[in-house]
Amino acid sequence: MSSENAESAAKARKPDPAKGKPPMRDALVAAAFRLFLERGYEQTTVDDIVTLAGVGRRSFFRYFPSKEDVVFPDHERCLADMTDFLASGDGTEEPVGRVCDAARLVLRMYAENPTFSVQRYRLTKKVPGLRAYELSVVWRYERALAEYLRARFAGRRDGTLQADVIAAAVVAAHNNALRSWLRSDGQGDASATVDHALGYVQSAFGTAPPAPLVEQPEDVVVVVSRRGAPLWRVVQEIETTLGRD
Amino acid sequence: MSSENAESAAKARKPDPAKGKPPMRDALVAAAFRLFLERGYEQTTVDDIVTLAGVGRRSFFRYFPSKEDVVFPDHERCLADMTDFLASGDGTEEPVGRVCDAARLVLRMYAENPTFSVQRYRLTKKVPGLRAYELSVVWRYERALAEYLRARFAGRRDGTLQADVIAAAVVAAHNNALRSWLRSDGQGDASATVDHALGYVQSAFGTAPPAPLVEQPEDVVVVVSRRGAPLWRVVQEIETTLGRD
DNA sequence: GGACGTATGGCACTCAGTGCAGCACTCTGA
DNA sequence: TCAGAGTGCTGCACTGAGTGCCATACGTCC
Repeated sequence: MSSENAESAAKARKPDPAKGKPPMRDALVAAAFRLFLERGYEQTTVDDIVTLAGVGRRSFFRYFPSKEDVVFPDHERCLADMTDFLASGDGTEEPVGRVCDAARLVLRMYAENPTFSVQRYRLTKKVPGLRAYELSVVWRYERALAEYLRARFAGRRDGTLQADVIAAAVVAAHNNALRSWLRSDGQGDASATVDHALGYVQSAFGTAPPAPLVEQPEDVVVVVSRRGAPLWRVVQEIETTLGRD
Repeated sequence: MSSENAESAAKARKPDPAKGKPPMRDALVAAAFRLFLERGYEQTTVDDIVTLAGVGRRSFFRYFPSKEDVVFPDHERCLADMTDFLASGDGTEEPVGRVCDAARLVLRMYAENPTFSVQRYRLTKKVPGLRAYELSVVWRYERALAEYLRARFAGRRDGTLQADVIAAAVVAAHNNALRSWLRSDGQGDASATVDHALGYVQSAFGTAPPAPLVEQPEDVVVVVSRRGAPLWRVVQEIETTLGRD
């Protein structure tokens, strides 16, 4: 909502959301990353962090339920933004496009702080515990997308299956693009990379177009295939006929 | 490889793989699950487990690097089986079908011990820590599939993107089917459910044929569809026409 | 019997995470 | 100005996971 100063790293607001800002949370994130980068995650204890930040040990766990959480200080808010976004529609949007847009919210969060994101990427890549934690975060994003799609696909045959698969595909495409951008130290156009990746998913699963469809011409396509031919072959033929790919 | 007694729960062999069997590992798994089920995972300490199993505390961590590992005693072997399977091909197989077959290996492991799998499912569903751990296990499966596909798609444009997305889709479809089977207490045909789910992924991503096709009867199928109709709708129609499902 | 490798047990230690109590500050109302 | 309440921070003690080290027991080979 608010748009104050864009500091170096963290800027999520959790306690006291109405008034000003809790500098302590930011101080803890800053101290933690300083130590993580110069001596490694596992070689840094929570005591080291709070000593450097000049606060009490108990306060650390007031802001971050675990040591891992300090590495992902903004995901909680981003996840809330995503669920808000998905809930805000009127239910007539094209579902796959909608979840792709939701995924772009995550990219935007990463892109807001490129240097911080790249540092975190390098950290999570080499620390197994952080990788596992990141997985649980990604899983929550994926579940949010899947739940939205399940609701939209309600009544459809294999609706939950399609919802789960498409959500996973969207997340995988997003992460593929995101990681390639992070590997390049935040150079290049992150949005374009993600758009391209999500385009691949939409080409595979995209269903109805955003709005134009109502006024489609009633052209008729005839596909001829040998009975018993593998399904993929038939689909390929149809894709060609319909002009995809 | 070997097929001795199929005990109630665990039967993976890690230390001393050449000779007989380590009963201690099985005893620990059995004691752990007994306590997890009757008093909960978090309410059970490692000391409780080793006391019930009648072994030293240090031995627990010799067999299981963490408390979570005792809940997934057979995934390490299953993962090795999967990588072996993927590496055993001659590189001419249809890639998507190949990773689907690899995913079926995981299902087989679950289906070997339905009651154990259902118990574990209920446990992981309610314990956040175990869910996070399971995610990291699933992630390793997904990476194995993705790495295989990346190799097979080498040189293809967007090869790594397609590999990641397809791997994620296969895993999601597999898990969707697996979980629906687990929710039904292991009743029903797990293989058929998973086949159906994987069929959906193959219909979306499948590319080249396995081998048959050469000697198919020349019956002719005609599919008529409005141009602009969503792909999934067309596929659904074809599935019905071809007599699947 | 002695040397060796291996499986196990015991002990002490680090560190993450929690519950509790106390302290400091602020705001409010009389 | 002071009493009271609410809140944020700190220190302290405790549980429990996970590790390193060493001692012990068992079997094998020489």
